[in-house]
Amino acid sequence: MRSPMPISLTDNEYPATVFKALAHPARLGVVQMLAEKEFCVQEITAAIGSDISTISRHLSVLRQSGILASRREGNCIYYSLRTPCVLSFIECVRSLSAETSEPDSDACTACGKVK
Amino acid sequence: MRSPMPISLTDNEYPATVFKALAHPARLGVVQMLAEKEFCVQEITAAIGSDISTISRHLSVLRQSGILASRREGNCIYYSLRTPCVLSFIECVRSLSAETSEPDSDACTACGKVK
DNA sequence: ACCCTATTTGGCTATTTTGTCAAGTAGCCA
DNA sequence: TGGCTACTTGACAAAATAGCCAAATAGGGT
Repeated sequence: MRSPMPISLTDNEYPATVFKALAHPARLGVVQMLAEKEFCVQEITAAIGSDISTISRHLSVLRQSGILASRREGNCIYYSLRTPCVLSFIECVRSLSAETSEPDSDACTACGKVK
Repeated sequence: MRSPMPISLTDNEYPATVFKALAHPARLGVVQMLAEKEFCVQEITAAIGSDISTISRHLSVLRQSGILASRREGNCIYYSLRTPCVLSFIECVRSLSAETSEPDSDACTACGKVK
């Protein structure tokens, strides 16, 4: 039985890293927050509500995957969304939750362009 | 310093699960493969190239997150993409890789609708 | 220089994820 | 029934991730 098509795992290496960065409720919360405007670590920590060192690490994961950018202004470091297009597929994923139970439903309410 | 906006982590619980399911090169390969048509475990195993039990577990993760559906036909179990819309944001993520190095570039070539 | 505030990082433990082998289950056919 | 193929699951070890405290770094103001 031969392989029906060649699948390159190395080509999926970076995309997997991006998905991994988004695969945490707190980190999704950060991205959701930064959709509005840039925020500094303290503000993000206050909104998410955990240890500042934990938030700092989450931000580091998101920055290293290329999702966030950071900018220093005096004492504070402001994080911002580097690639706003991630918002569209986060919305897409969020809209899936309602329809998880039905089999074979392809109605993703957020992205109508793909069947 | 008060929270700028309320962030619900529980609302992000399921989306994070979906992202987690996609956060592995082999599982992305599976989804990529199933974009074309349904395949059984053997065929997927041959294409990805690892232990069949490993593939079975990957498929289980994808099924439990709601991304894949499975169907039995005789001895074989065919897996298929339950929500084809995931393809659009996988394409979106894949297009990010090229532009990771530039700061603040919002040119996601796959999804032109979101700035 | 000193102190203060903001953020990152080292060190640690607990938890989760990954992959493999072996054993188990499920349907088909003789 | 027995044997065969297809797939899943239990059990285990290795690796990665998460979260916390404490220490370190960096910039601003005095």
